[in-house]
Amino acid sequence: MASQFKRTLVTAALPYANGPVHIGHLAGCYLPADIYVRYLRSIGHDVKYICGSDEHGVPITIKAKLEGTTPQAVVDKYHKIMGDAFKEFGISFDIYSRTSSKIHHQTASDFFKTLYEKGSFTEQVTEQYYDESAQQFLADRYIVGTCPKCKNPNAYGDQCENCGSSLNATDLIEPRSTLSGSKPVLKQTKNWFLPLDKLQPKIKAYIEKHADWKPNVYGQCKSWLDSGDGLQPRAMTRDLDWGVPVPVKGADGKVLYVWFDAPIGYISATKELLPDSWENYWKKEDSRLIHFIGKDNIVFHCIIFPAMLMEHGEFILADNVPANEFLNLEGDKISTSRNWAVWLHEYLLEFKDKQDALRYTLCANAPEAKDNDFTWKDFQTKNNSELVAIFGNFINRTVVLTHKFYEGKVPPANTYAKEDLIVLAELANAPDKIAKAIEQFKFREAITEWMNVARIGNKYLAETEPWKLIKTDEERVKTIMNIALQISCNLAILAEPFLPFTSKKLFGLLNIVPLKWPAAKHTGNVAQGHLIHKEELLFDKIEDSEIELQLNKLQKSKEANVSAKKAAPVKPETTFDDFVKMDIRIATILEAEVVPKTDKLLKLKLDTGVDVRTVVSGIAAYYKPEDIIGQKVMMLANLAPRKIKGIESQGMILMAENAKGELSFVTPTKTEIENGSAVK
RNA sequence: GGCGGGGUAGCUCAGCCGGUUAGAGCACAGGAUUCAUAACCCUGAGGUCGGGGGUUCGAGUCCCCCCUCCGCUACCA
Repeated sequence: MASQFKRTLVTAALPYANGPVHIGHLAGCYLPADIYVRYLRSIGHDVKYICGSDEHGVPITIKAKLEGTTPQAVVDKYHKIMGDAFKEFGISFDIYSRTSSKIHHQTASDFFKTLYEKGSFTEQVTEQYYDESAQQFLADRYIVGTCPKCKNPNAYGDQCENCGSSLNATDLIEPRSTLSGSKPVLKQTKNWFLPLDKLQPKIKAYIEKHADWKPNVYGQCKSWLDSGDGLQPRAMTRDLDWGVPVPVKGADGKVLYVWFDAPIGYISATKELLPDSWENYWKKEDSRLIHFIGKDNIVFHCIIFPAMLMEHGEFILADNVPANEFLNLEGDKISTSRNWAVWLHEYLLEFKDKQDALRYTLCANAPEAKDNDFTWKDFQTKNNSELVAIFGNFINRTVVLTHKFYEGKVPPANTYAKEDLIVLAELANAPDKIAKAIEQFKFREAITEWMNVARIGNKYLAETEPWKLIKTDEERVKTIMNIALQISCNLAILAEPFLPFTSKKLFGLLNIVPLKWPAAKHTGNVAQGHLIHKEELLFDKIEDSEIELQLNKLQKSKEANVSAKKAAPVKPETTFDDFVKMDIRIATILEAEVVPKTDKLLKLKLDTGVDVRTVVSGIAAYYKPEDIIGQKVMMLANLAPRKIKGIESQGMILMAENAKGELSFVTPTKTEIENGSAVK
């Protein structure tokens, strides 16, 4: 452990309280952080593990509206589900707090006030949609309208869920407020911005001091800093009524931006945990701050939060931000809305007392350097071929033999043979090897090294064959079994950060009060004559039927998604007069080329029957230029021209689009329909 | 298109400040064994290290170009 630090504060990303926790969350940050923290505790280092629910922000208010309840009720529900599941899974937070708490509101409010008084913010007036009947500004998610791209009439102000485009609220055609259904108006509003552009040099210096961070993290930060315009000012307040009120005069109806408020949650939770000594962890140079997060949070933890802390001035900055990539599930992205996930609270019910099987799999297959895939088959294999067959089996044979030969009493070690000394040396060496990997955040490597200790044990038994030797050399067997028991004990010690439930169970089996990490450097932790308990299996095999059950469950959510993908609802009624305003006609593509520096755009030359004109169309993903020369298409000919990537597009090709967003030309089926023929 | 991270045995990954015959686990094949949840132990097979150039006495490891996967970002009238 880096000796210049007297204490360590570990945070894990605050999970958002609008849904339960799934395996992706666990593998991303909660489990690695938990292993790290348990290890630090075991070596006697002063460490606190901080987390809590992130309970503000627009999606929660939307969810409340959908469910006909209050935001507070929503967060209460999920705060409990998440907190309980974490606890049962052995995630050993020192505190699991929440951002709707009083202490957090106070802390976040004070923090903002400090920056405000220091003049850290710039004020900017922008135009936002405002609902006059509800008398409030509308967050993007509170505005729906027709998507300008796919014409889905129910697109949100930030994104169209039909075609996946990201939008600005002002892009929507016929916007309406979800609060009242009325048409919102644009109105000026003032918000406070953190001028990241001005802070860029300081942030850059901070990041560059940490070139030793994981490549994905450091690279991502550099990417933000070095990209074209560099960092941009970012609004730290929002027009919303759910969150921490902005503590400034004239800021009625405004709250702190959820990403301003959430990381301060780490501070408030520490305060709540340690009312008298929290500042030791946040304000002393000999304290170390580490944020465990998923890759989607890198910018907030490496750039925005440090910038906030720098501006404040009293706090230390993160010494490391070990972010993991994403975990996929059976080849597909984990998705809450598509119910493509393994939910922790469900796992805990369906695999009772098998927390460590999942902990083992998620750690051994953690997405440390790249996205990884979780498959149930792999889970089964890791459980059956590694936990059961290697580790569990070693413990079991040792315990069985001890009872068989000595009625459960630990025999004395006599004279060590050469092979014994080799094994003992390897055993004594293991803690440092594992520790080194953990300290470098290489948890996969760490757990592999741990499993290797069990392999050493199995090999040792296979080579010394005590079950044979007992007939010819009883004294020698005593030494061998003593060593096997020492290995078992040290395995229990070293297992604790990874498999806390198993560690506890194994200590119980050995009838030993749990020991701490430094003891594992010694090879005489089990005393001669000590009585151990009767054998008891540490792990059960996981049967094919259990795996099939899970796969079926996933299959069902896949089917549910397909059937849910019905066609978009019919748009509001229109008139024939409006329809005939559209000049839709048949045209033929004469030329086609990819627009340089774009992925989706083709520049087309069309024969419309009356003229030849240029149209830019976003179809490059579906058609190659050389394949569509001569293609007859439908086009909207009297659409106002518009410049796209510097090219004037004089019309629009009409495309059919399916639920996946795939496009197809709509073509007349009879060849005698010539260019210029009207579509009506 | 820009930026970042990947592309190494059937699968999951390590190695990447260049240096002997490219590693591990799982899966597979053969053998040995019976203390053990048909588990353990040994042996083996399996890779032109995404492709192509270059630098070097020597490159998976450095440089250039290209292909491909993931993320952010631009573009879909």
